[in-house]
Amino acid sequence: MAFNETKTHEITVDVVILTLKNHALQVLLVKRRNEPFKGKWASPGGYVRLSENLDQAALRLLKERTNVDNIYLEQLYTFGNPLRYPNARVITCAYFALVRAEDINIITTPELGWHKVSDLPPLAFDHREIIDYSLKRTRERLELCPVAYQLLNEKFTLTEMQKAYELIMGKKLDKRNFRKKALSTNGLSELDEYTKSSSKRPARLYKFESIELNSKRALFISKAKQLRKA
Amino acid sequence: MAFNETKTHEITVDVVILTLKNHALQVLLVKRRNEPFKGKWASPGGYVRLSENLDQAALRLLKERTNVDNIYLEQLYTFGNPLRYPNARVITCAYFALVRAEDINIITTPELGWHKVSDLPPLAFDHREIIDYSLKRTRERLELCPVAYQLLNEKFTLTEMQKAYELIMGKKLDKRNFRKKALSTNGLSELDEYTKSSSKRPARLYKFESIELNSKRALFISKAKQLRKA
DNA sequence: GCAAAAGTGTTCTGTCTACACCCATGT
DNA sequence: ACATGGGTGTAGACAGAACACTTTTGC
Repeated sequence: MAFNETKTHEITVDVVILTLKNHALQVLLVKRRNEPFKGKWASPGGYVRLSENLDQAALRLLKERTNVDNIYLEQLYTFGNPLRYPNARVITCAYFALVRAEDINIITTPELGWHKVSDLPPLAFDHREIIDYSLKRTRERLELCPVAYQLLNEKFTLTEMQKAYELIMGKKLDKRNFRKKALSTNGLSELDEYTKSSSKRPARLYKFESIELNSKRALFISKAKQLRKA
Repeated sequence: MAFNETKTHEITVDVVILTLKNHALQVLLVKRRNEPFKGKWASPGGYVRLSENLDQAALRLLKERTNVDNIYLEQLYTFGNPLRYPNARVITCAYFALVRAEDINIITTPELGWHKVSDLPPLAFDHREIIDYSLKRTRERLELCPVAYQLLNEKFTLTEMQKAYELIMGKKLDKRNFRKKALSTNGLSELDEYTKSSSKRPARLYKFESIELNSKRALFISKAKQLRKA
């Protein structure tokens, strides 16, 4: 517990930012300008300010990068392998965020851009592990509650929602079973609006009622499960 | 990202150590000898050494306090509210551990002892919140897999196991349903031994096969769920 | 023989899965 | 009229919940 055991520890926050774009699950990466890992891609991260808590730091980093707030943000895990950061002892508290493509307002450059999670470039530090774990956690969340709505536009069709689930879960789902379950989900409301533009039969639009976000817990549960507990 | 934004951050690891003792779920607490919160109780904690990762730090702290290893240990959450530690910026990575009463070899003193989680003394820092969250997580784990065996002696009766579940979940369980589910659990094996001492009908003893512990994931799933996925 | 805990099955209900056809629109 | 995606129901399998009596032992 001597002070010199700790004085070179540093703590950062890294945020894995996921979105759906071009029919793929994508993650926002920054190309590092400095050593270590200069030229490699990394999830946005930064130091925690003295005045802010970890959630606030993650929100700030997210907002700096995407100009988005009010999104799903959850603390993922804290990574502290002594070898993860060369020549320094940097512990990072990783978060992951689900953002709507339509809410994001950034200019992608050769140094900042979206990458399909299925086809990631070489990554700095242990960011590959962190992103993989984010995906795993996202899948777990999705099995419990419809966080996918955080990735969808405000108004969406059930087919869009199903496509989002399929992309994240990495498997095809049965249309009738999916719709049955989706319609029984608390918070989902049916609109009297339909898609117009396509050259096909119009699809009904739905939206989610705004729900309080709580990064430490699942968002909500389906009607069925609520009833079972009552 | 200026250095002076970070140089006073410190990071600690705190371990919530849970066990079953005297028919209650209990947590190991240390009475603080120094300010801040001198005289208040706290979960064991300490600094992370430069050479160790966070899991190793938590294991070391656990071993120092209880002389136990090979237990269930899981990273819980990282708490970083700037106000959690007076006059300093200390971020703590909290772990929780489930230990067997019979494995623990410590001398309790007025400054180190077990406290029923249902009747906690005033706690230092945000340790109340951390302990409450440990309980919540333990319950979630218990719904998925029989981690409770980590709290039981090596050989145990199904009634003992049920009592452990009831204490942790905070509700009575149906005996027949519990036993049916328990017996279908992978890893549980029936012994040809029975309790002797009591003045009642002897009860069959069971044990769990040793299973690899993995702090980042649930331990195992029931046969039923495995089959469903096959 | 009785007190006390051990042990044991069945029924019901609700959820999950598998599966195939008609509908509304634009061209 | 046809191509395209939107939309719908039912039957079987399985898991979880409710529920009461018999058995074995020590005293």
